[in-house]
Amino acid sequence: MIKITFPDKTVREFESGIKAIEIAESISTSFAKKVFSACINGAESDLRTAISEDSTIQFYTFDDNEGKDAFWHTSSHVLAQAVKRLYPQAKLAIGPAIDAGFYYDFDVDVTFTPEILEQIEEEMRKIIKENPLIERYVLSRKEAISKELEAGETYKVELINALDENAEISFYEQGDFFDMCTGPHLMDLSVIKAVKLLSLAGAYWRGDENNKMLQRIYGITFPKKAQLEEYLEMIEEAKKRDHRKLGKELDLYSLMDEGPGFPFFHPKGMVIRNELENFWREEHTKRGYEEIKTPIILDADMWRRSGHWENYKENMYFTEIDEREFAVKPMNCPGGMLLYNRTMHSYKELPIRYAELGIVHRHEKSGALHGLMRVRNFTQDDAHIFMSEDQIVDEVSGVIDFIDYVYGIFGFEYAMEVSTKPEKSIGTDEQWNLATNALIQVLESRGDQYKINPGDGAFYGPKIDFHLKDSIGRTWQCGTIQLDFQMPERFDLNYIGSDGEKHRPVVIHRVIFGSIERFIGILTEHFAGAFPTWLAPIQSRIITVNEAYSEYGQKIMQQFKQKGIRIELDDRNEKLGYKIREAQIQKIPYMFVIGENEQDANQVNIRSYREGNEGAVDVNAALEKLLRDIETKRF
RNA sequence: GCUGAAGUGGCUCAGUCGGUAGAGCAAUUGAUUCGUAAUCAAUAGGUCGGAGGUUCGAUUCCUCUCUUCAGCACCA
Repeated sequence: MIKITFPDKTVREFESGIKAIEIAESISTSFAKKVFSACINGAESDLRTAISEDSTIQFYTFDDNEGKDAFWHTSSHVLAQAVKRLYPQAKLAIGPAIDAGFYYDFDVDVTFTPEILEQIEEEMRKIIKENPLIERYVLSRKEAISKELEAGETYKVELINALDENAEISFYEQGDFFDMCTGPHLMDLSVIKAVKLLSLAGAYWRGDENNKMLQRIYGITFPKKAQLEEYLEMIEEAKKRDHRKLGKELDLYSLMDEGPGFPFFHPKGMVIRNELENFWREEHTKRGYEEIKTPIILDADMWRRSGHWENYKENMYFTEIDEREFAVKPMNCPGGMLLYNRTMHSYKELPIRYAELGIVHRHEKSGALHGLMRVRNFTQDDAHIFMSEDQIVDEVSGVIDFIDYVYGIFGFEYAMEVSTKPEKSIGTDEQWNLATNALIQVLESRGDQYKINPGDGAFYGPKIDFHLKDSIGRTWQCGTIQLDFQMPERFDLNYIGSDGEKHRPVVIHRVIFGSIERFIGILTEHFAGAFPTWLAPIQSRIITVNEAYSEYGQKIMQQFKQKGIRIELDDRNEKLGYKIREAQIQKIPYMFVIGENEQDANQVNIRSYREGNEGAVDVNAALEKLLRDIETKRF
């Protein structure tokens, strides 16, 4: 028997094996029937998904995470079933639901092509149409292994072997296909109304690069066709926002074959960069930071002392001259340490906050490179705070406030994660606990939301990471606050306490933008290339109606330039519409159209990128409007 | 690094089942003087990513290599 709890709390029992559609037909309560039918048919109701778990059926909506998870996980079974029908020799690995959709990994002797993908998709639709009865049963570990062995599913056997001795494994069977799955699971495939296989990729078995690479198929399904269309449109929109595309179109930055992972900044990209750096400097000065600059190349022995050589030598660039080995810095910290150590410090000087826009080089693996988001040469907006232990809480909290302020300027949402001790690390457990607890304590006392990310800390200490979301929902780690007891030890840093004795300072390593390059990439996507006025490479363009007003345009341009506005004059012999179109494509925040009317009244006609034609105003009023925009960093 | 795909004028792309390539936009020049997202015309621009091989002949076929893209793995 299966027990069904309806959304109106009524409970009824049915013979196991009954089809969802038959249940719907046998329900007497009109409300329950209505809701249940809606689930089955994927109709108006929010409750589109009926899922069987154990012998109880529970209702989820596609909008809650569990419902979505079940929906996509079941879809992955349909994908696997389709592949097994077309390629019976294919071995199944794993097929989970992910943030958007699902995937399944296969080990097959044929290489999947886009054409094959279409055939598989077609087969999936066929299976959904057949709507086989979905049954759930539980096997012991031993039974499960023999079942999978019999089916030749060696990957599944490996998975089961890794489970607990007494584990009970639930299986879901749909027609000629079965697969293990903890559930919940759809009990009726007919709710799947839209199917799309999205891409093909290679993926290592169990995520280990020493293992065989399997073929992964990504897909997505929805209870409504319109949702699929919406989703595909969203992907299209995200593509339009891609910083690599916009970087090229807006002439901001580029990558060349001559320098893989070494970005070139064009004059316009450089404007954005400089504005960000100016802002950065101002804000650091306000908060008691002092700016430093340390060398890009330092003696290789120093990198052995810092521990970087041992942990990251395969990702570092080296050079030798006069029979002396040097390393190109992959981080700024040792330079900061050396600078701290040039002189004796008193507890009265602490905290000392050294900020550095440091250029670092890391030999990222070729496949990791991604536009400006992952490069081999980038600038960290670094800072090292040297302090006594009793200053940890205040300083960490101050940095969190700082980061929150900066992200707020751009309107970014972010999430915080505390990363704990990794496998490769230096220092004692005691020090790690002390440092990790200090970070958690700060977050707790502030009442901030955070997640623990076990084993993801730096080799010298735990950290709080700040993750920003980009336009297609990918998150990028930008800010980080790392608490370090190790470098002070390795570099023998000291300060003299009030007791006249030497003490070991604690160091905070932190970045806000993370990498300036990456941050610009994220900003480009976030604003879809339409930067707020203070960042816009060209802030305004004067457009003449015809050549008769060039002189007037020149006059206004000079006036704006005097105030530091980045302004251009387009007095080309072209139609107004043509010139506006060009300015619009270049996403210039303000256009000032001038013709006879404006010249006579000493006005400009403002057209903004976002709002369109805003009408004529006095030249001075337009100038003030722009200055106000820049001042407030409004967008 | 791994699996798969792709590299053709500044950009977006077409094309050649092997006979050294085209379009649109951009650029340049000329005409047009036209008030809120494309005026018309002409001109110029490419040894088809690079190296090697097969061939009478390679941008096209083969091998290697570089770069990019989608993932995976990695990310101090």
